[in-house]
Amino acid sequence: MGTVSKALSLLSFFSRQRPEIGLSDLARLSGMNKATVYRHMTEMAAQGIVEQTQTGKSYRLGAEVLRLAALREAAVPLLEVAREQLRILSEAAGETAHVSIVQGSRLNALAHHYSTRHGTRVTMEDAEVLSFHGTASGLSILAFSDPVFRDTVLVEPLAAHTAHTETNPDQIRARLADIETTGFAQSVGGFEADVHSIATPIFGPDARPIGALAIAAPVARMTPEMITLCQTQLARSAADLTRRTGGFTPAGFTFA
Amino acid sequence: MGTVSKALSLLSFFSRQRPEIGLSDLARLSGMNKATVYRHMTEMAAQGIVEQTQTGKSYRLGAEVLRLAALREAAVPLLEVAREQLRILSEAAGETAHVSIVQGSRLNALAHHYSTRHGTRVTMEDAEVLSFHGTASGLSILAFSDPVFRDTVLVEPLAAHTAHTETNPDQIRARLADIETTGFAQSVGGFEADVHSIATPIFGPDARPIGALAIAAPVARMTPEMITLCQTQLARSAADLTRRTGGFTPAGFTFA
DNA sequence: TTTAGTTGGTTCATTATTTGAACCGTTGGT
DNA sequence: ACCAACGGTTCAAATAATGAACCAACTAAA
Repeated sequence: MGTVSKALSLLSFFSRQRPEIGLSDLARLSGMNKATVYRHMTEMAAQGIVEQTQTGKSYRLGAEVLRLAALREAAVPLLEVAREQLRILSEAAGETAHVSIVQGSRLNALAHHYSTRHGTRVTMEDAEVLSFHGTASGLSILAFSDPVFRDTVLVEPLAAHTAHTETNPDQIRARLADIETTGFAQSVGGFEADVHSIATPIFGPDARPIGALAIAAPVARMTPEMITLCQTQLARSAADLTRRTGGFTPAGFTFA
Repeated sequence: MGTVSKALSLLSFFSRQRPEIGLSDLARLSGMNKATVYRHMTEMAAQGIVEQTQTGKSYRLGAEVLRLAALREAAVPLLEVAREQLRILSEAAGETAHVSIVQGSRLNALAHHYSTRHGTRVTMEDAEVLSFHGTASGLSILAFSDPVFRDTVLVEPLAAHTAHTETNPDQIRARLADIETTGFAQSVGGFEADVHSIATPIFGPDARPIGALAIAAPVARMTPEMITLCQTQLARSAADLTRRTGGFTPAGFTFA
């Protein structure tokens, strides 16, 4: 491991629980010599990656990381990463995969990817407005959203997109606890007839859901084995997408 | 300059205009040996700070910086608070509001918020490099910076972004005293033609300017009443932002 | 007030790592 | 087929990193 890696690895000791770390603590945590840690931190401070609090002398992340993050976002929009996962998902499942994000109090489909495995497939329109109560994506997001947001969304009357749409808020709330523990939501014909969808949320920097990844298949093709496959793939993709866009999973939850 | 600084300084060559850089380009830009650059980038890539595009082999900023930025925000919620103020500012003024921060000897735009009041508006790009002498934000910061910093920035030749850019250091210095007493800087077409900006600095823990809040409008819409409104709003927002991020105004100065 | 144990920061001889010219193997244009 | 440029690799020589010991300042307890 080179010097640069060692220095940068010091950054990994900063966390939400420990946003500021003193020199001696950092030396202990990393197992490095105090003098070494001091020089590494001094150099990184000179580049703005870290900075020292003026009161104590402990270190914390610097403002330069904000500039770098803005640049990263400009270079790699969330969509690019999402599309990569959608391709993987649709090819693994042989079905349609799509990603949606929460914008205000609406859920918007953002991108999708089809599989060529079957002659029939679930079709999608990008930028389509989805409902929270009728889609697997929406439910997966609601399950991890704070109660206030749930209340603003689950107000009657809820639109009945199909004959199978659940429109009773209490019934819906009852399902959310289970979704929150497994991480997966399902919708069988709740938004479009004959479509069975499985979804899992993507989390933002504040560990709250910013969107969802989903796989949608005709009801007949969504067998128990298929459901298991979809969940495995979705968990992997959502974990990767969450991580690569700077997000965190909520405390006590990890993608299966 | 230590190895870590050299490696990290490579990051400064990434910009909005140049989000991806190849190995040879990076070596030329930095003046370092190609092998050295290669090893530095490889090490930073191992830490996720940079990554290689799968198609080409050029480098770009990695997802790890998003995590670091999220952590920085958790420790010092500058962006979160700033965005809130930007929303308030742009809605109050009906124009574009933006925030920039000083990093080393550069001024970087960090975030912005548009108003929907008018069909035309001043557009912004986050992570764009601004000039100190040509923008209201830059001038407001220079006015409160120490003379040494001013001297490093106000070295000729100063770029003429537009026909109205003031490029004479002495003329610029003459304006700073006034800006320091009022707390507001203005730029009429100094950076972008037809854009009138008003800015006021944000102060850090050491009572020195760390950035600036600004409102930018088309020249025709920046009436005297509008200027007064902007100044009132900017003062309130800058005071709030300074206070909530642990900063202090310099002795003898308070936001109007 | 003394003591003992912290803290962040510094020194310098020893040591290990970084460095760069030259070298691959590929690629893309002519 | 040629040439130039690319990303990546090598190895002796040069340079920078390292860590034990050492400050000075601070805190808490005796």
